[in-house]
Amino acid sequence: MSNDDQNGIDYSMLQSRLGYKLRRAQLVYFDVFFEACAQEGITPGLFSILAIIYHNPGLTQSAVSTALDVDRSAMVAAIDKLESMEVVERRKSKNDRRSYALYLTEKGKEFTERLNRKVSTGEDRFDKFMKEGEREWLLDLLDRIIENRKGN
Amino acid sequence: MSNDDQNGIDYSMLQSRLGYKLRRAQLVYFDVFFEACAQEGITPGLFSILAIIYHNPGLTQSAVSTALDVDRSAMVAAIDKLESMEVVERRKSKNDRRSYALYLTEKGKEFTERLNRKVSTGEDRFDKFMKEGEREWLLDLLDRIIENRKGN
DNA sequence: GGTTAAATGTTTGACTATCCAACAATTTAA
DNA sequence: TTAAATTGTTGGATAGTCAAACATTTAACC
Repeated sequence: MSNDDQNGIDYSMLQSRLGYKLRRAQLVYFDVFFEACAQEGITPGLFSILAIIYHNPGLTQSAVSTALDVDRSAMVAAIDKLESMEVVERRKSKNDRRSYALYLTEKGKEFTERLNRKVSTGEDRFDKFMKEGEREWLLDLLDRIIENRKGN
Repeated sequence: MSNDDQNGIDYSMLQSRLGYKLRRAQLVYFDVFFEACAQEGITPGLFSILAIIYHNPGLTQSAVSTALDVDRSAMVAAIDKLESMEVVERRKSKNDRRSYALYLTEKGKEFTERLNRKVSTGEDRFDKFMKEGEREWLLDLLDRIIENRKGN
């Protein structure tokens, strides 16, 4: 068996590195996303925010940031942009005057659904390289990795 | 079945998004790498460069950049740093006076091998969440995804 | 009830990664 | 021999991430 690619480069040391392979594969799916949503003016990060708010209306910015595991300071510009696109709106929370409750506008709901369909069909392109049930298996394995990141 | 995590957040729309899961899983392995190599003053990107040169001594900067699918302008600072760490050296190419041939120093070889062992054992931590043969299966599936990024 | 501690959104700055366009020197192709 | 392509490099633009600080507001506590 060979560790060379078509250019004759030996990848031995990276061949079994899951970190490297995951990164490369993630970049492939990033391209898929970009190809599907570039004209919508959206990024993967913004899509994940929309996806969270879609199923969890009324969440605060901090709640969304912890749900997606990003710093809450990064939410400011993101929500600003989504608000300028008129797909998300900040509503003043009644019981906590520090925070906002985030909601999708009607336009935002349709936008998110359309985006989800486009990304979904974009990802489907890779199903042909997977055997029966492999996609579900991959999702499950990735979940196991993600959930066990902290403890030993 | 529930799409909620422990915080009661509904992840429905991201639950089956391979792009999202791959990103999260990749971040987990990035942490593994960082935990294993932070004190060595190295990043995942620099490690991948060392890994390529280790098995392919004499490559030019451009060859390494195409092997790793990064812009060749990004190699300059990277090789500068690796040279300052005295693990890589640029040698003037005889047949092409434009380019350098890259080699690991003796220190660089030991450094790369030690790094590889540390990353490898770091990744082993996640084997306990995998069934027999799942790791090899995952690597194979990721390869299929990566190799088929371009064509349809 | 009054003081202390914590949370929220925000701004700012630093840092990194990535990409693209240019450029001089050099090699290759026509 | 002239034109086109390649190599390393620089600089600028962009985006993502992170930490520290701040005012406002809420929660905890004795």
